Amino acid sequence: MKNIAPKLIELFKKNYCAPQIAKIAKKIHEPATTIHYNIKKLEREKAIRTYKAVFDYKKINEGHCTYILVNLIREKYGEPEEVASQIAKDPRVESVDIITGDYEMIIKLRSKDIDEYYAFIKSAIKQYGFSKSISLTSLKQVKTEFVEL
Amino acid sequence: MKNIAPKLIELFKKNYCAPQIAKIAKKIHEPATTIHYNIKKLEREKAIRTYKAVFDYKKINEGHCTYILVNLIREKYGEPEEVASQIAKDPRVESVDIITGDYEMIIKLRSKDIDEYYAFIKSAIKQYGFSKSISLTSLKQVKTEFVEL
DNA sequence: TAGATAGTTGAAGAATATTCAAATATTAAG
DNA sequence: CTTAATATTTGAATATTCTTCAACTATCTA
Repeated sequence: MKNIAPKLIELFKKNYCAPQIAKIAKKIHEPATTIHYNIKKLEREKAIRTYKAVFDYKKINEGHCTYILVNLIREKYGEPEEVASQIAKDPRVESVDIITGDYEMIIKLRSKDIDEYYAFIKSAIKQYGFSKSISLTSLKQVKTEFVEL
Repeated sequence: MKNIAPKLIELFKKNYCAPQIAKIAKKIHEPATTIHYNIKKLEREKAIRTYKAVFDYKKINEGHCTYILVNLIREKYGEPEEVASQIAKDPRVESVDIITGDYEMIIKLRSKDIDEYYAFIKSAIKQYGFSKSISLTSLKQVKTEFVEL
């Protein structure tokens, strides 16, 4: 057995999908060529960034979901934006934003379980100098990535 | 002019995309039929929920992004889960989670600007009985929906 | 108003997904 | 361990879909 699924999941998280012109044409009753033209325009203007899959994260071993509000120790670890870019590289991180208010950054993390979450936090404190940080664990995901669950 | 773009954006937010088997085949050096079989399996198991587009939200008039932490007045407006489902129906809402901690719910809202955000909050307070609520406005989106920006 | 540019469209061709049947591998039961 | 049942892999053939193209129409600009 080749166990291709993990590779597919990794690829589909960001990429390797495409619009279904024929289905859209049927749906909105316009010629496929017109739809094609308009999609290509949105892509050219970079209004569309990519096409990707949305998962049932429980079923791909990312059932634990946490929002982490972070304060950074500025001095030693560089600018928040730089830290944020580094954290964004972690494939389990769904989103990172620099924000207003008492915290500097909000991270949405998808981990297998609470242990993997804890490992992430511990490592981030060490590597990036998280100081005060609050974790909001999702008890129920009602909507994600614009998709209702 | 037909102005098809808004319709496309609406459809692509949740749907109307598909995997690119040929590209994946080239990438991971496996026969297209094998990949096809494995994708269908993931779909059957509902590990894959849908295929969709990710946008440059500034370019589709949703440049303002806010995380809203919410407390609900329980008595009059029903259970948090029910309120969350209602809020999830709003197309500008990217995500809704019921969470642990001092707040009951976290909403990620994408609005045109701060005015539209304010209109959302006002309406939600009235309709759903938001009480204490904190808004964290995104100053810089570093990663969204697993896509680095 | 005229010329340039952008958007729409059907027909044709190119590329891709899907089905099928056969071969192989894995699992479960005795 | 052996066998039967089930799951997975694969190439060839087919069905669908995307993409290109050229003509046409609408919109914008000077």
